Amino acid sequence: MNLQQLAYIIAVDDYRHFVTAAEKSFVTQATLSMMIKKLEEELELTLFDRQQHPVVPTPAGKEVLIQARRILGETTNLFAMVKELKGEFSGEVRIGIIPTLAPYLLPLFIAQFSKTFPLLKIHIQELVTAEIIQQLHAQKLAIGLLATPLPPNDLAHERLFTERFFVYAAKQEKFPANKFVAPKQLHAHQVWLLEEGHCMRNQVLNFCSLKSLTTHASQVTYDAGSLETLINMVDKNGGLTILPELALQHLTGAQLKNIRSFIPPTPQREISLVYMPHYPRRQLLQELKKSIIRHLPFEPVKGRVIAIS
Amino acid sequence: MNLQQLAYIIAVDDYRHFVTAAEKSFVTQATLSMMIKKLEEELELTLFDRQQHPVVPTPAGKEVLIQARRILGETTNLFAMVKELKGEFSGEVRIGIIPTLAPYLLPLFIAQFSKTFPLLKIHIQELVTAEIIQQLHAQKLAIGLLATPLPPNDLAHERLFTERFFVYAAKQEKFPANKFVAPKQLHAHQVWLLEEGHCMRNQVLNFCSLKSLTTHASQVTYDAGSLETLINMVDKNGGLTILPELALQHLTGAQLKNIRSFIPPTPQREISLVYMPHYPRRQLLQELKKSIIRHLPFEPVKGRVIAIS
DNA sequence: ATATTTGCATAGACAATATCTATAACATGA
DNA sequence: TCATGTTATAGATATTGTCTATGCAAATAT
Repeated sequence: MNLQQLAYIIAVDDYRHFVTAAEKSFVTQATLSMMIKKLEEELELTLFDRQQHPVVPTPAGKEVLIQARRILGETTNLFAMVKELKGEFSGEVRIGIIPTLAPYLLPLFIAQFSKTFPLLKIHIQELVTAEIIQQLHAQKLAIGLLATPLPPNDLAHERLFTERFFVYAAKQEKFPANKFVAPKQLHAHQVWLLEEGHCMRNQVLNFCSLKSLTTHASQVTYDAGSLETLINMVDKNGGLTILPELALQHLTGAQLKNIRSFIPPTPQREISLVYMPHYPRRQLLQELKKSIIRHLPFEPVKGRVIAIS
Repeated sequence: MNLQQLAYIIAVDDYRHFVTAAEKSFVTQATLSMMIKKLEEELELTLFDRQQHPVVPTPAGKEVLIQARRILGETTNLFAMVKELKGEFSGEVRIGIIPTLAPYLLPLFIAQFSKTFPLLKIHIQELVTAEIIQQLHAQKLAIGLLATPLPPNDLAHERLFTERFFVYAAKQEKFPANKFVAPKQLHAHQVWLLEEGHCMRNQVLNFCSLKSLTTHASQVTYDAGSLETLINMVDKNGGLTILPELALQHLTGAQLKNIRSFIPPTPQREISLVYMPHYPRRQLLQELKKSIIRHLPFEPVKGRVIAIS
């Protein structure tokens, strides 16, 4: 068995067609057929049912393919790691980031970062925390950017920064501009929230002790998909919402007048970079970390973080 | 790069000597040297410092070796998996088992199990829960046998059985033979416990609400390394201890008279088989599971399990 | 200081194997 | 039955892995 043979069966699995798979592997169909046959002989196992059209992996073949992809994935990691050890950042990296962070954090560093590493193909995906964790385990993502602490798990993480939360309240809610807001004050107002699944929703519910919104001032509950939607809701319909520090950059001058600080201890969230413990591209992780921290509009203070529900 | 080259550098890393490594790889020193040189050229990276004696991996080489071992480990898994898909169980499997389970569970099935799979080299290690989890992650163990539920983690697990806990009390502690014991009664007695690190210690402390033993009847605290020691302590010095169901098999007729049941709901522990989610030798896991359950001296009732501290 | 030993590298021959071209075999549908 | 699409096979060729023999450098012994 060799790595090339594994690559061939994966190509056949991908294209379900020997001729196409051979083309994509830059060899003739004869070569690909022979090599696969050879592998099948070595394993004493038929990997593909060639009677069917398009060809399909046998049940045993499916299992072998899963493991084959795993092995080749690790070799890809090896090559990427080696290049990084020599200061050359190339290949592909898949990053997951939570939606309450993505629109504010990514623009800060991503252009510069990708310019610094022109050979690196960066694939970014906006996902909620649970999805990021799942994809990291499935090796479909290499890196996650999300709020910590997470419930105990076996992922490795590096703290990047903590950002404070702020109140964004419509004028009619009458929060004096020079006064700090206490989380408990919010009970009396319409608080617009993100939909379920966003970790920030739970964080806000938690530190505001807002268990059930409808029992309070809210006549309407609307679960928004993004913070931008929340801001618009406040602007057009009154009430208030909570924004993380990084979101403030994008507010207009008029909108900034709606921002109020919490009274200390200021609620805040910790943002970390997470990855599978064995992920070998350590240099890349460090470069990403450095780049993010360098481009923050505030100090990446490692403050105390409030508990998460 | 190919798998053979990875095997060669691992051999050199293991023996720190090209000639020995070549012998162990069943090739000449020339072949091994050339192949390693070739790999180094492909990676454009020196993997070993040949000036030093014995040879040592370069810092970059160390990283490569870690990943190389990972890749070859996954190929070993592939071959093992393939054999199992064909009903042939061979190769090696490393199993970790907690000390409060090992002496009672292993004898029940291990002889029969290894006879059923004569080509399988079974390596069993007695470790506490935390060590098993760590070794599973490091891929140094493939399978763990321990008490669940575990704190949330990313390991896969299959429940095997639940076993009840019993009180083993010296005659002078005066527990009537026909009466059930309430966990709270134990406060008034000397309870002998396992040393820290054993999950059963915490389970017992938990369901007996024994926070601090010394504040109660205990003049002596002695943290034992095994249940056998605890039994001996009770026999020689009085007091009592807690035993899991499987431990009862090894008691003498006289000792069995010291056993008392708890009043329902009977404290019990759940025993599971845990492994890394991607572990490909699923057949082996199933065979092990079947074998263990088949040889239990009681029904593997999937009862409710009490909370663990 | 010189010889000897130890340890890895290199050259050239040879063997194994991966790949190619050409063609056969097989199934499917017209 | 023939044409077409798809995979398998045969034989030639290129590539790669391995061997034997030897070189070279450093450490050790005489």
